[in-house]
Amino acid sequence: MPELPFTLDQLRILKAIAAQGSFKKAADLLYVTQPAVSLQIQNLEKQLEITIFDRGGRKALLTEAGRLLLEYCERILNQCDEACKAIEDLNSLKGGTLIIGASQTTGTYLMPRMIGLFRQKYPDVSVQLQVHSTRRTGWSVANGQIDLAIIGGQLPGDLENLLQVIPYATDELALVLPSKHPLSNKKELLKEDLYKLNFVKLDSQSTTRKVVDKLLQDSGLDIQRLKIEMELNSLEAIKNAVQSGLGASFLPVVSIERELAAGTIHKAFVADLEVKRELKLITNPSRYTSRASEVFKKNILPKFASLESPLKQILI
Amino acid sequence: MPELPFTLDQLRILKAIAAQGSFKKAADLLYVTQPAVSLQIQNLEKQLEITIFDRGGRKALLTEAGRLLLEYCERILNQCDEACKAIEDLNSLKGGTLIIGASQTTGTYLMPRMIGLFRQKYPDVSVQLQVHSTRRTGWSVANGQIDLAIIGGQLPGDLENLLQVIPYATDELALVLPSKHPLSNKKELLKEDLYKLNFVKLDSQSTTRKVVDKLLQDSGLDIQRLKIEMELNSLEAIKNAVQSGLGASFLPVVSIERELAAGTIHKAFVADLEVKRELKLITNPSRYTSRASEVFKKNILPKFASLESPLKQILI
DNA sequence: GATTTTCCATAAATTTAAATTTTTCAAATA
DNA sequence: TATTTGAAAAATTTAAATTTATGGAAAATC
Repeated sequence: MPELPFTLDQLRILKAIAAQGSFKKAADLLYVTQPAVSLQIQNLEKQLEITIFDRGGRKALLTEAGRLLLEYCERILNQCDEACKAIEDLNSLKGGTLIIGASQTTGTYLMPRMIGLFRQKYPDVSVQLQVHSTRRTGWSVANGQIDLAIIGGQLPGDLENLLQVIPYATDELALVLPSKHPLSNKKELLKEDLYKLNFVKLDSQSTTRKVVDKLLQDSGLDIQRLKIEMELNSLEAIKNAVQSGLGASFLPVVSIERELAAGTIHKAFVADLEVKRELKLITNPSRYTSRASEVFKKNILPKFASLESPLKQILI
Repeated sequence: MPELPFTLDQLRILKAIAAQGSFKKAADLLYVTQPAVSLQIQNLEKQLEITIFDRGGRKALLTEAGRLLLEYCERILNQCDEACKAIEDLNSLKGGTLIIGASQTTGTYLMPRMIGLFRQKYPDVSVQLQVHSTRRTGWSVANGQIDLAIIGGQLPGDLENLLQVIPYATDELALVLPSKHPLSNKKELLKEDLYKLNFVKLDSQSTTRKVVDKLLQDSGLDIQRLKIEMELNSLEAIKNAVQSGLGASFLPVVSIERELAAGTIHKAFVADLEVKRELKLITNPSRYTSRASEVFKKNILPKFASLESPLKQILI
């Protein structure tokens, strides 16, 4: 290795001698013997081809070159200390960044609460939430742009094997009606009743839309027969549409808690129909796991996980 | 020794890997084997309790902690490079300060030429010339305030032993007369002629004055009988006085070269009288000798030294 | 889809460097 | 002159870094 003309240890010794004015005292300060100090300074002087100390008298005095070197020495050692501090902060979660991925629903209704909890405990870690499609989120986790993510859709096959996928929670999609809708009075609807409704649906690109369609189809419904009033690309827009009496929709229950409480929207029960999807936690096992990511997974996620999730099991 | 969490070598390796994106390439760049690089990074990661590189894929990618460390790393290594440059400059005389001491005569007529020559070769070394009495110059050399000095007088006994005193040159003090003076026509004066002259002398504090008086006395003259027209404390003032016809004087030949050439002053020869003093180079052997001082002593001083000087001998 | 190549990790052995102990030397103090 | 203090020198021990050799996993090539 093309050698550097000095080592950090030598600089530390130099600084100590300059401060103490004596090789012996510097040695005591650094818990080494005096010859060790002498040797290192000699090496330093040989390497740089300068004389650093005037050892004539009782005190070791810096030469001009020594003073020059000491200036740099102190700057370098300060930078080293700073670097150590920064790393320590990162280790103790007093810094750093956590990047979380999520789908529209989770990102809008679940993540804010989780992130809030996390930030309460670790206010110095900055958290980024990236809301993307399942597909894109999957790839971002794969190449390390996202530390961890919660998705509701199906990953492409190749990613499925690459990533660690842990069942996390069950997201129930409820049939919601305008509160003034005639069918809102019935305790329980039949599947056939769905054909009478006008639906406000998510746009067909959406993962949630695909999941809902698939689940309805699996339960024996003919989704072609369902009347579509309009397609919107935002859950909030759909909620507003439903509240305005424009139609019905299947929405994640987590997204309508407030509206249910306020009575501005009606949640209907349909006999023999459960529209549920599994939310999954995905991480990249072949990548470095940041301290912040670790903590989030171990301490925050389990609090919102369903009982069946492996994350929950760990805690018990 | 209370250990530092990293070494400069480790930082250099870190930087190389980050730049090359590969352990192997970094190893090649640094002319070491790949395991050496791997082990050093592992040590670094262990020490700091962080993961620095994501070794998963084809390329070694920095983690967040790695990026943080790299920032400091580059700053630290830059400072190191700068320090090296500064030291090199000092070594190659592209910086630093040389402090030279001299007596009035040498400082006025000899040093400017020497310093000029030195500065021509080493324009980046700043040179200070301090003109003081022999006594004060001696002490300044002793305690390191002056790197080297040329003196014409006698050092106090204790300094004589402390310092290195090297015969340097012979300073001839010539009897000078106004060019219109009647005695200017004589080829050679006799000692008795001196009693007929009016002298313009240096003030009695001056080392040169003391030396001249002593030399005259040693050669058998009664200095009490010499008529003193006036006493001045500047050689230039005396030269002007002589040129104006106010009197004669003993002046260092180096100080009257220009006037002799212009014919405005006359240099007289006195039979059986040589007024010469030894100029001596003094240095402090127990102190650090700066590179600039070394070069001045070896390359510049000999060019103006008398043939008998040890400085001259070295060159032959 | 099997093979080759690339890249990093690991283990053992060698080499190199650095620290310590003991001793010596020089200068300053008493 | 004797004594103390601080630095250098030499020899031994200890530690650390490098190399050589080997193995395994992921890409790239055929």
